[in-house]
Amino acid sequence: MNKDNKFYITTAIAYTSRKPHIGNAYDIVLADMIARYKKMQGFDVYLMTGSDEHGQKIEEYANKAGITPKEYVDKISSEIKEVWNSLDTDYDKFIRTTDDYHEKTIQKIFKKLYDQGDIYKGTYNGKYCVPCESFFTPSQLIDGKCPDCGREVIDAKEEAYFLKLSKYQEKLKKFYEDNPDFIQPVSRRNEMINNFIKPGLSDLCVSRSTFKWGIPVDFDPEHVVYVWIDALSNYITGIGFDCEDNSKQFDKLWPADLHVIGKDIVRFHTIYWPIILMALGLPLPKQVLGHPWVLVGDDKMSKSKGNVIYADYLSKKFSPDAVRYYLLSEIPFTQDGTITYESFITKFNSDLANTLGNLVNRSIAMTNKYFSGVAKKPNKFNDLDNDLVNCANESIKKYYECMDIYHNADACEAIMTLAKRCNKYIDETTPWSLAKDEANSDLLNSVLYNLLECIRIIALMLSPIMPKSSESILEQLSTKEKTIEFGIQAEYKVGTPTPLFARIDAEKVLKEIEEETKPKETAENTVTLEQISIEDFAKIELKTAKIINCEPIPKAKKLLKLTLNDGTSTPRIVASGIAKWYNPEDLIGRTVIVVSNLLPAKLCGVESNGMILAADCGDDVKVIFTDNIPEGSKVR
RNA sequence: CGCGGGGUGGAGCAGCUGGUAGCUCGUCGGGCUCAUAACCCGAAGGUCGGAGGUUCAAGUCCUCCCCCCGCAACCA
Repeated sequence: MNKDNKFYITTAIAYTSRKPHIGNAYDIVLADMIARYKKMQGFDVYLMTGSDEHGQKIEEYANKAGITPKEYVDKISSEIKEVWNSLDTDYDKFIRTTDDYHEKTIQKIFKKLYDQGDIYKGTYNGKYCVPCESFFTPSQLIDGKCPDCGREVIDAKEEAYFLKLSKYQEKLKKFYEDNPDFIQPVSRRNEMINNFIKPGLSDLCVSRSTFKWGIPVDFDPEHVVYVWIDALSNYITGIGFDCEDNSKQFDKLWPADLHVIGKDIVRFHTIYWPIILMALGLPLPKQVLGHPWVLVGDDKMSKSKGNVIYADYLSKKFSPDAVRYYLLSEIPFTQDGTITYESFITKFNSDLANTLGNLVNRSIAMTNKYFSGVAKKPNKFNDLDNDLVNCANESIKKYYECMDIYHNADACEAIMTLAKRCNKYIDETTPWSLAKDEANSDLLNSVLYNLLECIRIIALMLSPIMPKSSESILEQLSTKEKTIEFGIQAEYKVGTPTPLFARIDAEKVLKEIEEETKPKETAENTVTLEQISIEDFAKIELKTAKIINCEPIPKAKKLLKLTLNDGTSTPRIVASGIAKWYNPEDLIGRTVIVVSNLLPAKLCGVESNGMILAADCGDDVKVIFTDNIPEGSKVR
């Protein structure tokens, strides 16, 4: 096998804390598109994806659900696969970090790095909060106290293993200089250099002993390998890296040609990962593509906001190709993109149904109607024809230019431009009037041929983006010709046209979506908290208090500083995150309910003693006012 | 002065090294009838966040300011 011809591409492995939403799925769709494109160009492509299944969070989720971590990740991991499959992604390998070969190799890697001195045992000089059983770095502390509970933390030393990043810093710098294209988009490269490399790298803690759900360090079983080495190394363990006896596949595929990841983990892939590889004596990946996020409206998707959109739902509701097309055509290269059900439907109708689907349908229908499905390559081209052919050529050129640098949205636009040009061409040539006179038969034939040839090109260009639809178009054209060039096909004998994308009745479908997605969401939300006893509740002291003063806190965006009279002689200061919804002056003089036995916490320099009750109403927050009740009354 | 990303016709975005402001959707008017009430043409609509500056010429370069969004920090 010719090694120069291989293309090894990976996605980030998805974290198995919860079912992936459409933003998580963007990763695999993008990678799958690139893989298909490279295949089309004759590369020997290997696409790997997978799931990242260790860590404290998963341990916690599993506990909450009352199952073992393994059971938990088995479930989520299979959900991930289902979502990936629902999008017609064609990956060669799905690695799980709980796979035994992976775990074994990770242990070997860890040992090797330890033996050669790149990993050393040190003490993690952190701040420790005893009740929370958590370590924090100084920067995580809030005014020197635990960020979770606000209590005092103690200096604590935890034994941990560290990876010597500093040792490789200069080498990494040099690598960046020699490989300016290593990080895409380049703006993120500057970010890495300025924020992390220039200030100097401090050694990375690569083990934990505070939780168990991870790969044990075999020579020191108190410790588990922390996420960096475990998760990142999947890119090599998955193809047979073994430290001493690597597989043929590994020798062929490594180094990776492209890691497709989200912008949030660029740092891990462009600093920690290269250093791990350097320490292992392996060549570095050729390129890392850090794509932006998919937002719902202006918001990051989150379950608590109830704005999550799932890829498999959309896929089933519409089609895998429609979802792929939306993601690949609508999400910009550097900036975050957005998706809503409305925008999805609009895009679907205008691009897929109206422009593309209808073009294919009308062209094939006419060929059948006028020439029983046959169109031959003409030998004469008039000005209108040449215009169309020029547009096709330009579109192809633009397409390659864009696809080569992963500007898939621009590539989609180039394709749609040609489709629109074809629709215009139909209007210019009016085949239906040509058909009225036998004398125009040649002309009509050439019009139809030109259209079909353009449609064939469109279908081929679309194949990495919408594989199924592309296939369907080529089938309707009854062609097997795969060359993306105008005038290759000698003759068409088309089949019967079947609509590719049925127009969506937006109003009706949006209503359906609302019904289908709403109830589920609320059902899930109601089971989140366990039941508590009356004793538990009795631990909470609630009383009414009058707001005697209220002012914004200078450094804080969300916080208001409230001074309360809770019936005692000392005013109570409470900080509350309601600045977005209330003006200070509107609150003064009103009475609210305060949780008065909360531990104090310092927020933005203000010591807050308690919290006031407010209701979350979607995006709105409403404070519970009890204006006619005297301050200091107990609430229960 | 915490770091970073943005502010371009109603909405969503392009506009790299400066030289008549583009695209998609939407709106209005017209055309066509092969097709999925689709398609084609035309029009309206922008002081390119604000103020200075450089220049023959600035959305595009420089300075200052305002606003929004992530991260960090605090939604106790």
